[in-house]
Amino acid sequence: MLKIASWNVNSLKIRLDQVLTWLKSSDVAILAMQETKLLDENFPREAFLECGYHVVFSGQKAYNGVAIASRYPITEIESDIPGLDDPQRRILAATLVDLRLINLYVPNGFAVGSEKYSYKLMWMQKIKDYIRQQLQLYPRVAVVGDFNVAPEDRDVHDPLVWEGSVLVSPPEREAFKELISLGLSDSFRNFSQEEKVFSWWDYRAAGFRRNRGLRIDHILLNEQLNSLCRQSNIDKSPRKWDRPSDHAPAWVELDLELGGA
DNA sequence: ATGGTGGTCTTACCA
Repeated sequence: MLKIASWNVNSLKIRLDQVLTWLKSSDVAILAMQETKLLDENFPREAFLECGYHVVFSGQKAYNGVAIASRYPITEIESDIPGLDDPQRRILAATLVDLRLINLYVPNGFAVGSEKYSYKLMWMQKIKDYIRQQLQLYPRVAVVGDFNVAPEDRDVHDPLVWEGSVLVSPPEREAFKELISLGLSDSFRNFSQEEKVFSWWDYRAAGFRRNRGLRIDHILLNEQLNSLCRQSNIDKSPRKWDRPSDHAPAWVELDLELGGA
């Protein structure tokens, strides 16, 4: 079994110990991280290596930043895509043996109608072209990350409160659906799930304690990987720790051995 | 109770 996870860590500098602790306890072979908020020269490469993980990263000062930790060798690393000349470090694609992993930190969008919202929608269109191309190039593709979109009302603690807001607005949901339409599945929905399972809770107003969350972190699998997916869920336990990220890790278990027969 | 918190080399911005 191969376990893959995605976690918006909201500063790897602050969260490094939590990430390593979680990796040791979770048996995750491949972890995609978002919001590392680190320059590449400051990335804690040695700490991951000491835990048995290769690591690649694309970071910037203060904001954004993505990384992949993997027990398998990492090749074919891409952090920029055609048609998107963007200084914001939000994309990191890599090959783990014979699995193509695309790690995304989709823009938040701030508020419907804002400049950042337009940027988000434009960004999602560009990534769609890239994913279409990657699905043609690679037989096994996983697209994971913080999508900053709750796909359906059941992914929202109170759909009425959130109606029309950024993260749930119809154009964002449509853009998400278009990614799915390329030939991906939202692995979480492969399985019957408990109600009100979320991946992000606002730090403010005791959002986590009251389970006022959204499911905005996703693991999308192409057909071949989806047919091998045996479990998909969100581990909310790290959200209970002291000084947590505002996101919890999403994970999948695949009936697959990389490089195996 | 009509706002809250948390991260980043700030005096504001981002989420």
